[in-house]
Amino acid sequence: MLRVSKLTDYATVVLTHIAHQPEELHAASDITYATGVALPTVSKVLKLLSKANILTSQRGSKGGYLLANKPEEIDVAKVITAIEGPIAMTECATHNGACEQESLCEIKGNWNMINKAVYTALEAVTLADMVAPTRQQAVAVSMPMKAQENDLKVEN
Amino acid sequence: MLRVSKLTDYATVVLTHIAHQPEELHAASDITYATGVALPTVSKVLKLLSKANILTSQRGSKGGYLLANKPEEIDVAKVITAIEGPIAMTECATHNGACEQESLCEIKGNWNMINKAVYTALEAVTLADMVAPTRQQAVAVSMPMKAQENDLKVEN
DNA sequence: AGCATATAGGACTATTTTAGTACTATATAG
DNA sequence: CTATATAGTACTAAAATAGTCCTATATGCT
Repeated sequence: MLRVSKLTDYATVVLTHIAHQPEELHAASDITYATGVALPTVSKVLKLLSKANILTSQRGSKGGYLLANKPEEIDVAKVITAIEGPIAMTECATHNGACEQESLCEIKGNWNMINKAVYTALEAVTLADMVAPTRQQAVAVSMPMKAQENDLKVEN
Repeated sequence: MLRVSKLTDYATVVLTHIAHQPEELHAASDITYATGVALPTVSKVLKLLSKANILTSQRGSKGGYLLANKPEEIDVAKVITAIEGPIAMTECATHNGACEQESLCEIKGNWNMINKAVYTALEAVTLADMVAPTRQQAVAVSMPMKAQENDLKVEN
């Protein structure tokens, strides 16, 4: 099925929220309120993202999280890697020699190739694309928090 | 980590083997012998592939499996779909209304876009690509993979 | 016709992954 | 000094996956 974990999905939700106000510090509790994702889960995601240097953190009272880079510089491949570890479609692509069929297997190189193609596709999409698909993030930034709910109508 | 299941990996191994002699009928036991993958597993893979019309089957004595189409017409996206079901990176991309955050979620459309990009990448690689130039490719691409092992080992 | 062989289909179980929670430690503002 | 918020780690429950096994059915051969 080639899916991404729910945590990664939450990560994009959280990042999208933060990207709306890149200048402000966002506490985990604020994000919970705004996104509807449970606090412990949001917290976990935030920690992983800051560990991967996608977010920077400010501890203590009045602390919170902030984007470490501009939205245009944060791509989906990076986010997935932060939450799930290195992107690789098969076992053998990550650990060399981990596969006992290796000597009989002639397609390892092909998986690497496929892998690369997928990675390239994921690298091409950045947080900036996700915030404002119509390229208007400069406007979106100054918008009040409430507005984001009406921002983008997702159709079924 | 964005991986494909082992079964899918086996499927490519099996298909690659069959594609070497596209004119001949291949019994599950022959494939087991040639690939080193356990018989019940091979059998399961073959059934899934024939159900998805990637292989055609001949039952009874002297029976076996055969490619339903030319190797150039069988792409990786099709194979993954046959084994794992429809390719979709997130839950919400497959079942509409399955996500209770849907009203708050503004990125569903973006996942669809990412999804499409990945699918296109997977469609571009066919079985014919996997059969032909394997040996030199495996060597060529294994170099950059080595580098990945360093930033790896994030406990998942 | 009857037997041997091979796929079809389904059910089942152990293992692994993932999701989500809880708890303790540490940093900082006021 | 205290309230608040992140950092880190460990744990448990649930879900997905891998692999196996069993029974039914189709086909070729004697």
